[in-house]
Amino acid sequence: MQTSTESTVAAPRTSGSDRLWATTVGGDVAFLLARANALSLANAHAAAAEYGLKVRSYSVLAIAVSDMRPTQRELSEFLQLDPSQIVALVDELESRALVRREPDPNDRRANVVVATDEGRALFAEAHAKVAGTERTTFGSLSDQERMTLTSMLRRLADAPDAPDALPA
Amino acid sequence: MQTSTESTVAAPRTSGSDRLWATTVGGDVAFLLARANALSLANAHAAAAEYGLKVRSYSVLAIAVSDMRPTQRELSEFLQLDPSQIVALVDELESRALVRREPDPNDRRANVVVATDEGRALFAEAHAKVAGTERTTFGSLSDQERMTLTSMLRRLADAPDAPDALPA
DNA sequence: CCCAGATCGTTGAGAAAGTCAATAGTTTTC
DNA sequence: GAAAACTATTGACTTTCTCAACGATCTGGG
Repeated sequence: MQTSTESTVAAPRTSGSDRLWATTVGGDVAFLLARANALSLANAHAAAAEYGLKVRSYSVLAIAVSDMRPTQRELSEFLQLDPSQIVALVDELESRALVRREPDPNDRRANVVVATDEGRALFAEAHAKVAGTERTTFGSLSDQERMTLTSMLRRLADAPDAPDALPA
Repeated sequence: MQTSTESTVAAPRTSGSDRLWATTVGGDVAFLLARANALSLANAHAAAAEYGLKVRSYSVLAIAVSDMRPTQRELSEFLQLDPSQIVALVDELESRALVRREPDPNDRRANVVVATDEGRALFAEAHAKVAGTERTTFGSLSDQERMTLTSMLRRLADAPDAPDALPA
């Protein structure tokens, strides 16, 4: 979202479109959620980019580093991405020698993704930076609030899928 | 996200990849935020789709209906979309006679987007449905909590952009 | 007044991301 | 042991993103 080259500038002060906050969508929780996410994503992305990573690859690397030896299908499910995207992601990380594909001992169809030492080293650095931007993104919240937010978001994640047929 | 034809089923119970929640990203606020947003988006999208709208077009329509006569540039800025995407969005809505482009009296370069009567009628229906899914998405939160969430998210939205050079 | 520079909407091209079907190899189930 | 289900991969295709260019218009300075 806009690569702040140097002078972000001029004076877009109160952006000029702020009056639109008074609209229906402006008060919408879902809309706010999307905005906050976009912001958070942009910040994290900028940080990860310094290490040649996108948020996606960063996430995959993070999981690999955790030594849980996930299969690609597990990654696909957990990250909610199409299996083919996982292939591309792992391909890229593997080509940079940050992770390795190892055969799953329990299932010869499956690969298990593990981090290399380089991967761990890079992740350590990247993680510090990314965690830093988290403090930037959520800086306007107190620690207490951030915990509240986290717990609420986690509950949303666990919530049931749209039941699709609810009594009108 | 998966068109629940009929038997969504079998037993994906505890998805099988839930163990990955124990990873670094699993506890990440930003990650939870992304997930919650994806969920919210999927639900809203499903609802809007019943009226031939996507979340994007729904948003534009919502703003048009509000009678604030936004220019396309204002839409672009507020929705954080490239101007060319606004063109496409408005083109589509206009082709369905839901909105009209009117010349901005103050600036002959600019168009102002206004809703037609059909647009208003359709939005009224769509809005009801979409607001309904919001109750689904955020159903696991009490009204009190939802308000807290809203206020926190709004504060995040107002937060400053990444300052880009923070002491390492 | 007039010109330079910025701004608005539009178009078009190219990259990135998302979606989906098909396939080889492997496991599961009966 | 054969059929059905599953994993990773590939390829095609659509949608979305990002950016540069352009005509028309507005703004500010000389």
